[in-house]
Amino acid sequence: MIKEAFKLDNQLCFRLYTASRLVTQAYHPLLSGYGLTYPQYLVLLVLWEKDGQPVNDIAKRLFLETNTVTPLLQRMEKEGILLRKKGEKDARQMIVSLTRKGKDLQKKLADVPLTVANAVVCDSVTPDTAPDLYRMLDDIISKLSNPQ
Amino acid sequence: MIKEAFKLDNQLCFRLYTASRLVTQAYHPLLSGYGLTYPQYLVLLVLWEKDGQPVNDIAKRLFLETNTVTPLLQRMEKEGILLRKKGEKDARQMIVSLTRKGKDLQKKLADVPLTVANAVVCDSVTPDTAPDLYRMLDDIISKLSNPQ
DNA sequence: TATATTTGCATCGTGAACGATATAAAAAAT
DNA sequence: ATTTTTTATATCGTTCACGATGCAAATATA
Repeated sequence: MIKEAFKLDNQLCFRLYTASRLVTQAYHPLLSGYGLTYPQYLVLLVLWEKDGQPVNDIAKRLFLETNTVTPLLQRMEKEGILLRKKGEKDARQMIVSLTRKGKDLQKKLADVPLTVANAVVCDSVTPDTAPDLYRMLDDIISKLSNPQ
Repeated sequence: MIKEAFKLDNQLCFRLYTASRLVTQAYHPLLSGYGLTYPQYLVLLVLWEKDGQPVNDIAKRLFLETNTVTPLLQRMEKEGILLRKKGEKDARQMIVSLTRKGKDLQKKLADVPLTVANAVVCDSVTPDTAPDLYRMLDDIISKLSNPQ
């Protein structure tokens, strides 16, 4: 007999992993028309909030390492969505800023958040209960992202 | 001013994506000593529940496509964790079964579930509240994985 | 000021994910 | 019994994630 703890149905991480992949897939048809992937969309969200950030700030905001973000930004630069240029007061930094094209994408993607929200709404996840879910996920993220 | 819906802090998917990555990272030190990745660990969970399954059943159980699972299984076969052999009554199927090594890993990984659970427990996620979180994630998974 | 350490970013290698496509076997339709 | 369609798996190409490592600029220390 298999131990209870080993049952897939008892695993939180598996649920997070699966839900994350499936919700990301829900973004796909909304983004692919603009040549965007979901991680690239996240970069846009960060830059729409505050344009002209160094790579490190973007990475930290997304809880990613720079070795993940750098190639992502390079691909987006090649697509003409953003620009990367050396920092003036600190030559180690690469300051990332949106091009016209990158800024214009915000209007074009205006209904993405609501569309995905509607696709996800279900019995136990509604505008009322979502904050509870957010709080739990934020707590997990906070606990695991802060050293010790 | 940025629209509220575009704020990263309002996005469910970003939380799922981040929480999933961070919890998966929590597995890493527990698995890497045995040469396992988290997705490979998931395959083991599936096969420990029921040995000798075709690729398709494993994929469905994990909500993955066979083009993700096949290379995963091939790598695990190369590591001597499992065997793949053509189905006898249906020659299209590949039946995946654990080797001695794959079966023995279950004992060696016996304390992984509890270790990770302890790493994740926080104010809003406890043995008491976890079922609420499970229900919400299961609902999202159910809604997004069922056609329509 | 010379040296050591830290920081910011990049490169490299490996293993997922996943869309698109291919191939052979089985099942269904004609 | 052919032909068509479906099913099960595999291959290919691209884009993440991420550990390990490298390098140059900035900072701290001697």
